[in-house]
Amino acid sequence: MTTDCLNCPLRQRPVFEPMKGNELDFMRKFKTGELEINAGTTLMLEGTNSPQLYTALKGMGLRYKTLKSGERQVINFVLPGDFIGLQAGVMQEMQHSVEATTDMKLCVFDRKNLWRLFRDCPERAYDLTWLAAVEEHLLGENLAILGHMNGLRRIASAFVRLHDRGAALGLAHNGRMPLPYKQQDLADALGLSLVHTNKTLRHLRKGGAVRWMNGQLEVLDYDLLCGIAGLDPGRRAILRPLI
Amino acid sequence: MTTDCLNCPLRQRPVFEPMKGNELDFMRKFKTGELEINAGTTLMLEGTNSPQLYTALKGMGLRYKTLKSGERQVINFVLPGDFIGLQAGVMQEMQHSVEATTDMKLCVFDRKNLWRLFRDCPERAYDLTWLAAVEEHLLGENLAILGHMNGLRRIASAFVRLHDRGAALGLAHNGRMPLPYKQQDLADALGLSLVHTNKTLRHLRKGGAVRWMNGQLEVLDYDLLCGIAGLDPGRRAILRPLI
DNA sequence: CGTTGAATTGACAAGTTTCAAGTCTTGTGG
DNA sequence: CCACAAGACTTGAAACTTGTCAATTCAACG
Repeated sequence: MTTDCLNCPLRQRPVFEPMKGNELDFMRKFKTGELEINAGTTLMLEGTNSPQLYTALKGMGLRYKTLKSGERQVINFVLPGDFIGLQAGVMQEMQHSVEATTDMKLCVFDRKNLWRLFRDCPERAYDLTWLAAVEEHLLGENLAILGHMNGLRRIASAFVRLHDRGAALGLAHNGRMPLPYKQQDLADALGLSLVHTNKTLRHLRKGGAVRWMNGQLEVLDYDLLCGIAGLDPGRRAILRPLI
Repeated sequence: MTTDCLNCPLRQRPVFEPMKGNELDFMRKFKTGELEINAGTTLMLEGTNSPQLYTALKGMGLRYKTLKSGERQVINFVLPGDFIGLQAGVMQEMQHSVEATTDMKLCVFDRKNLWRLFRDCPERAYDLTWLAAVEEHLLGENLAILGHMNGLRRIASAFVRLHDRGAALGLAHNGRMPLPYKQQDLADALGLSLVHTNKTLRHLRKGGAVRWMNGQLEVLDYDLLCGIAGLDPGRRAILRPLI
């Protein structure tokens, strides 16, 4: 038995824009089921299309592009609440792949109903566009990070932002949250070599700002970490819709 | 007298998805006028909202973020056909600024009519989301470029992609097109220092692949340039809608 | 145990930034 | 018409950051 959208535990989180009555009704029809996948599963493959769209409910994953050289650029980390497959939905095909890092549970939608969403539920269509705009904003921030920060600041920024996302989802407690990625994943996200990432992690650990071991992130000194990252510790998360 | 959407010269370009009859009708009502601005004008400012949305018709501009340190990350180059202000439209405020590099002519829409677009013209709403997805794709590519390429390849990639965009818009002839930016703009887009950008440009010039002087880009050897950039010379532009 | 994948470390090479200075172009006012 | 100022572009040298190569350690697993 799948969870009814009515009781969706994610929706209650204050990061997500509340749904109006008819939106919720629509989503209950739009949702076609749930999917559980194992760690390591490729959910979407760059260059292909997918008959399904998803919202992550549990677990974590990665969006990435594979370059001609065989290298990998991690575009973003996938956490609960993230919508997956918008590109496949509106464009011809995915421009990046999505892979499950841990076991995941996903909410499943049919791509062929996407047009009905635009036609019958403009509120949800608006939210979908909003979500795309938020995504664009986040990528813009990533770009600025890669373009203007050295390794230390990049990693500090990544940790602050992951921690904030985790906190907004209720995954973080006292600065600790699960972060089940490999150093290579982080390196590929930040455009750093594995070796340099490793050495910088040690540096941060010795500095007492943050530790990341055995898939656990521990933010020991949030203000210090924000200081290294050049981020304002008081800034607010952007409100976004949940699809 | 402003141009009627019926005769919009941009719309004819094959890069843009053709509009269906009712879409065109809707756009004629949605458009509230045209705006001409001088080079140097800031069209949208990060952190503010704008009552208007635009589509660039003529001229070129820049989207950029200003970092706390005062540095600038150029997110993208604005060319004719680009939609400006989606973030302001759906989110609370712009997350980046937009500035005119040359004199520009823009098609103007009222932000307050955006909701009507979603309600009354789902086709256009769909296209707007599509556009956001394309934007996300482009940013993802930029990210991969910053993350994995050295200065030479970054600049080569930027030139190939600008050239292709220009060619699709009919701005390029025999590999030549206007590119009225400063070296500093390119450096800020690619996350390179001005000095290194300059030296790398000389390197490319000497190699005979491409020249960029006096606001003119001359692609002398497209295949060579693609080779440096690590791009496939035969790849196709992504079809996208025009708003 | 041996194997595998991940994390760690040191040494060196390469790429990039920073600093500092000089040139070229353009527009302006005397 | 010339002198000057401002902005963009160019260049060289030194310092620094980061990548690459090569080994080693560590933990999990059959």
